Amino acid sequence: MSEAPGSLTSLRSRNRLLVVETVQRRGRISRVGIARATGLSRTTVSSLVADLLAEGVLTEADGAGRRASPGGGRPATPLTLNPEGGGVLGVHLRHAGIRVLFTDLSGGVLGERYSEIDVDHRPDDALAYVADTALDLVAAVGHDAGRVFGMGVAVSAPIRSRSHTLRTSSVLADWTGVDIAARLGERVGLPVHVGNDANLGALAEWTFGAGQGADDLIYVMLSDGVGAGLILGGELYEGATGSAGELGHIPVVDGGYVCRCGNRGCLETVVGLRALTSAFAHTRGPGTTIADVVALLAADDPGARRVTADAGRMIGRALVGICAMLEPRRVVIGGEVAAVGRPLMEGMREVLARQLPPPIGQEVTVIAGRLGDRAEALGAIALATQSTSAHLLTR
Amino acid sequence: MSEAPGSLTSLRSRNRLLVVETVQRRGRISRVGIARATGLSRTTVSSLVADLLAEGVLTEADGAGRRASPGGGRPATPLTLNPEGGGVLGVHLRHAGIRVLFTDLSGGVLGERYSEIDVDHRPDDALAYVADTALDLVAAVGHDAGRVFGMGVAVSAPIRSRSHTLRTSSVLADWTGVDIAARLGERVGLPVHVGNDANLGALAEWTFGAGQGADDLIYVMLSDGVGAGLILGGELYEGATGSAGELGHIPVVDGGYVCRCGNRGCLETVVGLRALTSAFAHTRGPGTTIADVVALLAADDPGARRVTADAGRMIGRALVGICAMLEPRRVVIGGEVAAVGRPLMEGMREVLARQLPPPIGQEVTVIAGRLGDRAEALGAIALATQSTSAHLLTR
DNA sequence: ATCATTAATCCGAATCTCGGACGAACATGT
DNA sequence: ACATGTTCGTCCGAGATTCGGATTAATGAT
Repeated sequence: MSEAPGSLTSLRSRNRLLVVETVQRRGRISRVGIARATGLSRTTVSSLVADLLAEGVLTEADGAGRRASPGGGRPATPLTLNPEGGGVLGVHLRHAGIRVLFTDLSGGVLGERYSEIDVDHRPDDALAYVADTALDLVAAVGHDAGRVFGMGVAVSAPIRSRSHTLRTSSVLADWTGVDIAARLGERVGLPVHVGNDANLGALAEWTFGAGQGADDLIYVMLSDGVGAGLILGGELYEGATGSAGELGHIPVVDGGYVCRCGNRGCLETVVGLRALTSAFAHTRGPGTTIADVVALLAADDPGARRVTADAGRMIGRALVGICAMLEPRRVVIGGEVAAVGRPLMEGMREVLARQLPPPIGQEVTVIAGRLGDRAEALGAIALATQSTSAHLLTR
Repeated sequence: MSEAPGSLTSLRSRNRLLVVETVQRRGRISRVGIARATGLSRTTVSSLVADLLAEGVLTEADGAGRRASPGGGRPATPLTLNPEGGGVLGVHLRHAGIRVLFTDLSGGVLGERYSEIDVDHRPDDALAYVADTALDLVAAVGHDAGRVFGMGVAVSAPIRSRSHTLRTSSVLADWTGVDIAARLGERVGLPVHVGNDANLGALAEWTFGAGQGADDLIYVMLSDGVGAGLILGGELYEGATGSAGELGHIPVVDGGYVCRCGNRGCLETVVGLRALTSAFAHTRGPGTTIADVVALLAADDPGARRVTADAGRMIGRALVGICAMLEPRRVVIGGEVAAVGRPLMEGMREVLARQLPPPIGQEVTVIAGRLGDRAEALGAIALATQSTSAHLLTR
């Protein structure tokens, strides 16, 4: 399966992957365009593209909006990823429920399922559900089961990308030590790749969403907890053991509330889902949900505005140091809480603009994610696509 | 000079570099050993080694302590980097002075010069001094000028590694826009590579010093200002424009002193060289130097101990967020102020242990750098060696 | 002295990329 | 309508590189 690291064939593999990624990113690009973008020769690109066409990974799109060059010349043949070329499965396992997504190679959604299954306990049940649903979904959309390239799984827990085994985690306690990739791989008969959900959210927004083109970005996932994913230098950065991105446990309030991590005043204690909604306990009752807050914001309620802006400022405080050190191009906000968007981001921008050293402060853009609830599952798909491109596609 | 990215020759280059790095790391390793370590075939390794021997980069060491296999067999020929194979020049440009270092390929120091020239103004003079001193130094140690592979330069300013041109900087104001690499390259007739000094300090400690083996580390440079360099995922991370690592301008004191960056309460305002020594203005007079503080510490002076421990705590505060996000293996302390070592690091450890979320808190080690004053210049040498391995050595 | 064992080299085969030549497809100007 | 210029894509041969197996070298054990 794996190739000799320095071999001739490995070179071709890398070049193949280069071509596929280029098409993925640019969409509708000609052979010559690929050659220019990659630095490979036309000949080589042609040869690689020929293979990829034969295997059904790419297609020649019809020459609808072709021409551009003023002086004429033979029109380019636009290439795209073949929508029917193959599908990829993406799964997001959260404590609140399970999302299973089925897309083509370019991230176009072919089918989706969501279920509010209790994931926390009973890993076996959850995995069984995922496997069944995935296979069912593929069949339901009438896709050839033989042309599914792989599956990616996003999990709300630190994960070692080597072993695919979950680390001890307070989020999904009963999952400690479970080898998700192996167990699922067995059931669905596909290569399975597992990653942390915040990291994969970052990967998704970078590949398909609001982070396109920004080679250094921070994805902030606001949900029950607060997580973050990092794209650094055009690569997903997971840290040595997969625990990178613990944004939620940065202390921001001296002597604040006790957090589930054992420390005090963590960001999570002041901007988590619960912290946000509980601010309305006095006025709107204890049952306030995030949807209620969104509604209040839409009605321009000053209290709601204040609370979310304050949350934004807190996030900003936690991010200042990181932005100073990493100098990211963009900060992308995702997760359910992202729905309270505008005032939250304004609070963040305010703090970042004021507290970052001048050159950096002007370079960081704070924007909302574009993929919504699906971000993490789409990231799992991006992961599977990448890994699969490197393996299966390769021969 | 530069090679096509996906070409056959580029593959060989990569393999060459692989071999050189393997020898650099393992020292005294046979061809077969390299093959096993790299995954390349014996044949390929032999061929690459033959080239490298011919070029004088490697040497066959004498077979002193050879044999190991019990059943006999032809003894392996140990290979090492050729100490006389070539030299590399490293320069550190700080406002306080200029250091020029000359080493062999494995970082062994062959010669050194230091001068307290005023670098801030008159870039021309400084560059002339560097060029003259460098050439002089090579001659003084009797090294063949033809076998100097390159020069690296560490500068106390943000720098775009592409353009080699300095960005606007409050540190070396008159240097804005100066193309150091081109100007020096012209004078010394060598390929010159330029980088930020904190970044290169990180590279140095990672390659030669206290950070060996830690693929994710943060190097903290304590000097007039406070800078940091990052090694992430086994690579130097410089950020998009070279401004990454602005540790000194992370706000740590609400409403603190005004910093030269324009904000208030930056880390630099409380742990910079001046901030540290000025704490002794009342007791020891305004002329207190860092050396005095070191002496006080050696004498176990409680005030000095307190001041440096407090500084350590402040640094810890600035680092908590970053460690939570990046999960580094090690934090290495360098720069002149590192001499006040122990209490400072204890202050840092205290804060980090207490404020980091549990799994990460236990994984981060805080240690002193091992390269002292030379770290940044040695990093420049590592940079030049790397870049040179990829270019010059390559053909 | 001979055998077994490991190291390094030699040789032919296979793979891969590249540059130049060539044909294809289109726009423009006469 | 036709020639011309331009860009796109393919074909072909040359050159570079890696690999596996056979061969030679060097040593310990029997």
